[in-house]
Amino acid sequence: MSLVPTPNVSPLEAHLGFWLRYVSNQVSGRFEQQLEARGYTVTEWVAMRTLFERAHTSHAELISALGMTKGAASKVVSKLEHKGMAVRQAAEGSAREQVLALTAAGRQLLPVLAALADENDRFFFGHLDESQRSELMDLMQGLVRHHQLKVVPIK
Amino acid sequence: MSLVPTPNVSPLEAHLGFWLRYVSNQVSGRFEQQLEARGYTVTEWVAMRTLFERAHTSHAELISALGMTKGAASKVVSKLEHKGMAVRQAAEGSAREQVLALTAAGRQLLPVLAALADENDRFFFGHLDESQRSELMDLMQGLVRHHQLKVVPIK
DNA sequence: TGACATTGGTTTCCTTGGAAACTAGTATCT
DNA sequence: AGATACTAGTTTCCAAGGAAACCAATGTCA
Repeated sequence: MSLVPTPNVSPLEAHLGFWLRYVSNQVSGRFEQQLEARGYTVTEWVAMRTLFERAHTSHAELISALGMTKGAASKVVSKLEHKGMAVRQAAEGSAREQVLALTAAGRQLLPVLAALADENDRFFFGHLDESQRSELMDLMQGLVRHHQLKVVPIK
Repeated sequence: MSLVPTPNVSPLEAHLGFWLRYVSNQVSGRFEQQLEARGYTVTEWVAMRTLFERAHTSHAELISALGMTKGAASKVVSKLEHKGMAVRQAAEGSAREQVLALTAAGRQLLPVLAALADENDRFFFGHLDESQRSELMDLMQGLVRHHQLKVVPIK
């Protein structure tokens, strides 16, 4: 009789991380499609939403809001600039720091995209009752707090 | 008095999708790092875990388990093949369908990676009590069921 | 059986994002 | 002030994955 230990390998679905990732991918995926129809990406949306919040945002602020490297963030800004939705301005008092802002067109587009975001959330979570929704919200925010994950609160 | 309607744009953090994505990214991100230290990616892990489950897996099964396009899946298999962890075999009775399987090395490595997955889940969710964990699990699985998202149950 | 459609799998091309090299302002230290 | 270190932002290079073109092998229908 062989005693080779067959290590018991738990199934993928045993992990909360698996489910979280799966559902999150679906939710983001659908939103991505909605945005794509308008010619934008999720990253661009987050960037625009960030710039919208505050009139003048520093590159550093944008980086942390996006949770991306500065290189990637720089490229996103260039994209938005090309699309005429954002501009880089020289920050006053410094020749290298910049200040980012939405253009008029950007400010106009933003609510349209925001509506898509709202719709997407309703689509996925609208059937839950209020207590379930806040339960989920609390769990997520609790995880962030517990692990000291830095969500950059937009406001 | 201007009556230009300032559409009220809800903050990013008002969306459950936002939180889900954020937390999920952190969880997967950490796992990704753990795997990276061993030279593997999350995708490769899922692929190997899938092949591990059943001795002979078809390419089609792998595709749906990975939730990727056939092109991408094909590349993953090539990667694993190069690393000596998996092999493509001609399916019997067909000259074009293939059957995929882990090599002995692959079967040996798998439990090691599985332990990383377990550890990562414990790291993120271990502090929750059992009821919270199953609450979260139920919510996620409920969403999958409600929206008919097709999770490919591995077993 | 021969023509054509379908299907399994691979390859090519393109976009996104990270890592790291790079460039040019700004601080600091003497 | 000049040398040196640091810092903001850009660019380059690379890996991963989707879309679609592509290549065989198999089915189907006349």
